[in-house]
Amino acid sequence: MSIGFTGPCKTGIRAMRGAAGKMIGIKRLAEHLNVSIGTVSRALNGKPDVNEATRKRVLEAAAELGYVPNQAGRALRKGSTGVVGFMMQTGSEITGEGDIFFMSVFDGVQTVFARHQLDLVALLCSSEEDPDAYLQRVVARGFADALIISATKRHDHRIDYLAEHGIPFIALGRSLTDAGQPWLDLDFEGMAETGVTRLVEKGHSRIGIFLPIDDINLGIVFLDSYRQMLQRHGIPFDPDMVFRTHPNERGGHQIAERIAAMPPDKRPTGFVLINEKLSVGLYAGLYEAGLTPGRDMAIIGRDSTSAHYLTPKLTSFSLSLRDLGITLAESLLATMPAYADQYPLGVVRKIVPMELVEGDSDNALPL
Amino acid sequence: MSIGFTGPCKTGIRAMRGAAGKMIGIKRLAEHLNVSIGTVSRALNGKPDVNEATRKRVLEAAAELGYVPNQAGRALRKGSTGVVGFMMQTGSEITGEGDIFFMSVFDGVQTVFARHQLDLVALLCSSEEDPDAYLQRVVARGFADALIISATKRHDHRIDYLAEHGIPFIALGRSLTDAGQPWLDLDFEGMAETGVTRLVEKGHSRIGIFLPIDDINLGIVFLDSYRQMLQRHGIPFDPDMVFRTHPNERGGHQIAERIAAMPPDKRPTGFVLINEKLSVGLYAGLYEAGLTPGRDMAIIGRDSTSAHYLTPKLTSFSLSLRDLGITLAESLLATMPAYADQYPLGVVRKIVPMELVEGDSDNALPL
DNA sequence: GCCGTTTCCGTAAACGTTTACGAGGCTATA
DNA sequence: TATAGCCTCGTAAACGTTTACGGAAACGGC
Repeated sequence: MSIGFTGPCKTGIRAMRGAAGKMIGIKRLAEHLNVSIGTVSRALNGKPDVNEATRKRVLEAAAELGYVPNQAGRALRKGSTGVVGFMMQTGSEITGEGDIFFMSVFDGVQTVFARHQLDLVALLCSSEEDPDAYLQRVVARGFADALIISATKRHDHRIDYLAEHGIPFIALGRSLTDAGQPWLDLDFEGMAETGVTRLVEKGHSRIGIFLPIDDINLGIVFLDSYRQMLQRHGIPFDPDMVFRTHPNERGGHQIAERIAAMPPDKRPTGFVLINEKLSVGLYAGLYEAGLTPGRDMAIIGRDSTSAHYLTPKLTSFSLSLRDLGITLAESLLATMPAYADQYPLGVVRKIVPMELVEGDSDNALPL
Repeated sequence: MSIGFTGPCKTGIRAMRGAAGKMIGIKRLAEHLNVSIGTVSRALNGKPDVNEATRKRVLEAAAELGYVPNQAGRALRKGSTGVVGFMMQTGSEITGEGDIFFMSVFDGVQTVFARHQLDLVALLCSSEEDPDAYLQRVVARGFADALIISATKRHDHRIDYLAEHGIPFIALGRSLTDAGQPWLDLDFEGMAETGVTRLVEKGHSRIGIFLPIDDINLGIVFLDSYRQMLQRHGIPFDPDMVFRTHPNERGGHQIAERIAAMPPDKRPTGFVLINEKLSVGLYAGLYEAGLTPGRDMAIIGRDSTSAHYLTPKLTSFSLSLRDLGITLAESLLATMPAYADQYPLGVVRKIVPMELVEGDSDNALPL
């Protein structure tokens, strides 16, 4: 581009190290200290074969001059980036998980990673790009050492790919593609058991549930458990009690509309909602249809920031998302040989329990 | 660690290129084609001095063998990463911006970046880490070529740092630290003008607003415009109408509690809420206090997924977050000389208008 | 005072890419 | 045919870091 200029094009951040001359590399740091770059590197990286006095000198100079190792150089040489990617798809209403959800999980992950100088970045896959292709691109480029994937589909090619290539990863959510890979998931079985039983004991027999319309693996195990619980309580399974939609507010609203359109004696009288956003839309839809949650319909949902402010108070399953993030991080590190000394090596496949917080939304009596 | 093993430690993704041998580099690609690596690189990067026949051969082989350029090597040599970071703080209830908010903005940014082979990652600053220090670390390490920062504080050191070091960036949100830097912000002045005028015309004179308790630069200009509008309508400014809290659901709830504790003739009779989450908590709090939004209190808020399902329907200011992301990306590229041919170079400082969507929440009449 | 050991540090190669430079072959013109 | 110019490609350096290796100095034991 620029005429008469030799060497790599310097724009953006590179300019800091180059023309602007602000940023300092290990080389300048070394000649400032009158030692070799090898010594500086060893001193900074805590290698044993360096005099404590010089190490101190190096560390002080590094701090003073604001030296920070260059990511590209380090990654190129070490073959690892020190970065873990959390893949998520942007613009996606389909995942149904909100950002407070992720932000809280992230925070938990970070607290663990901070102890190991690991950085967490969110790898944002555009809604216009194929997630599988995106993942492969990101992995091949060497963006991260390890990955956390969420919104797992029923058959998730990402899992195949990561397992096949030996990339450390953990999935937030189970998948049928699972052949011994690590995952963490919420206790949907427990939700079904506790939720359905609770409603049955209140006399309900027409208990509605939600099922995702997309291929994401949310609700498969829930459906199974739901059917088992019905069977245990001697209630026949009724396909009309299963509502397929997107797991978000709009989906909840649609469910309400569909319910309102059913003859009253065919409607579900209770609901166990697997997802945290559905209840918000369901409440609104019911009110619009002249039905009152907690009076005309018993609802058990999932806790979330916005669900927390529903009226009547939602009876919901709750868990600490921050703790979920911590467990997630620890489980991921357990798959990485480099951390075997601190996190016993092994494949973690854990179901995270949830706690039922009683509200007033499930007080409705069956017709 | 491993005894008798020379060369860099191979774990994680590096193992793919090394021991596992799955991943192919430019070297193997070159010897597979019987040409030099220089030619391969030129062919792939669309340089002119390469025979079209060989270029075709190279591209085909690259596609067939699944060659993807290594991020570290490329970044090291080019001095640019091809990555733009969107910095955000995890676990933060304080930013007040919700999930769908960012995911939608991200999606808009991506659509622009996709045209330029730019990748967007979210740089997640832990709530336990100082944002300024995090930013400097991330910049110095060379994580990204450019940055988008949000949740700008009133005096935001990040802006100083980025400007001082010549890093391309754009801020989502204004800041007083602003000395000619690019930013995008929502039209809070317009909100105040339209919102306050609307309530005044309905006869309200005690109009409440929210102000953030933290140092984030949300609401400063709003407060100014609010006071100007009061003055224009001949209404004296009443400090008791300004409610300081966190800009989230809980904050809205607290506002409701404070309102309920006020003597009825001192309460605000209308509210213009700058933030999208406040209304959710405010609604809930008002209901709990026996007050009905839209009947006992006129409310104008900001649109969001969850606010969309409030009853009565929230009269709100709305905008396309995806478009906001697109504008954000284009404005950022306009600050980068490398894209001067496509996005005319210049500092963009733009106020994004919002549209008032009428609901029923502002129908309440003043006492 | 010699030798073995330890401690510390400098040297240089390597990671995967991009790119300036130059060399060779070809075409075209004189 | 010689020369100038273009097209194509190979060579090698460079980016910033880590690390294996070897060497120098210091030290202790005989």
